Amino acid sequence: MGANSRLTVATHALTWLALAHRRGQEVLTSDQIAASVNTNPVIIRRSLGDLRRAGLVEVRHGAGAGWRLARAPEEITLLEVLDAVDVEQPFGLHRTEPNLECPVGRGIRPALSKVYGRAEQAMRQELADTSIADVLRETLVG
Amino acid sequence: MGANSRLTVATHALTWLALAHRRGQEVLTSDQIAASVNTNPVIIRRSLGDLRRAGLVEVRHGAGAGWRLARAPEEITLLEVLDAVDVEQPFGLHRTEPNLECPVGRGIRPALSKVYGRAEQAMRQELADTSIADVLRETLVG
DNA sequence: CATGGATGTAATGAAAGCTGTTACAGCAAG
DNA sequence: CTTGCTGTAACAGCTTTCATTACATCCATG
Repeated sequence: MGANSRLTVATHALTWLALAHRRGQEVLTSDQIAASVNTNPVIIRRSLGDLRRAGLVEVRHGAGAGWRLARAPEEITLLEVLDAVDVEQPFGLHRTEPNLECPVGRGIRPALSKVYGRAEQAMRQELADTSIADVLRETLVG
Repeated sequence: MGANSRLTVATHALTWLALAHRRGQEVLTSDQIAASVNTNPVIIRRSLGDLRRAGLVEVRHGAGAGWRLARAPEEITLLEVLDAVDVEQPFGLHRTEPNLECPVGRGIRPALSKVYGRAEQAMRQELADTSIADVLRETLVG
């Protein structure tokens, strides 16, 4: 199926909310966001639901409903977004337990977990250093 | 489906080859490696085929056939293994093209590509700093 | 207080990828 | 030539992602 696009969809939504707010738009509906991302509004509502549970956006119900950022875009990092939308780790361990009678089969899973953990931590640090405001600036420049 | 286990399977095979060689085993067959990984020999042959095309292992055909490392385990990094087995990038961009009439839709893909590129590069650097010899040492300690 | 427009969420289906398995052709040492 | 292993294709089962439909719920507004 390929890598999933959840981080992309969520970041796109947040970036669009940040720009709309700057332009004086109080809130955006899932329909309006879906029109920019070019997907179904339900996909957007699911993504924003994750972000709401993580405290990154707020929702208003009833007439005049819609979404807005819960914080300034400078204070939302892509790492928070990643954790909110629950993207799987890039490297999977063995699908079935390796042969524990082999010294390699016995010890390799903890060994690989350490390496994978370091690699993922390095990746997370880069995302922690990037905010929605950074993405918006780069988006408008390009 | 979850993250795939190709890097794990390939690294396991290489680590087992490194240990076997240290013990005086000239080569290992895909059956022997499959017994340690606990999977089907075809999976191992597919993985080792990728590693062979990348120049990390050598294969011997005919009677007494089998596989061995093409280099010292200290000189095979997990980054080379990753590139050999073609693991997908962790973050996918939009599945369908975003709305180009929206300023965010127009500029966000290059912006995200930059961020994702930095994150992946940080991850790759960690893998580049880890060799099969490192994995073997850590495997036997644990 | 009724209403209309939006959210929240379940259910379903299509498409794609990973792993495992079987089958069989090709190769080379003895 | 025989034997044992590699190299690959083909296929099935499982899982995940995304899209879509449907519908209950919520609440500012008139």
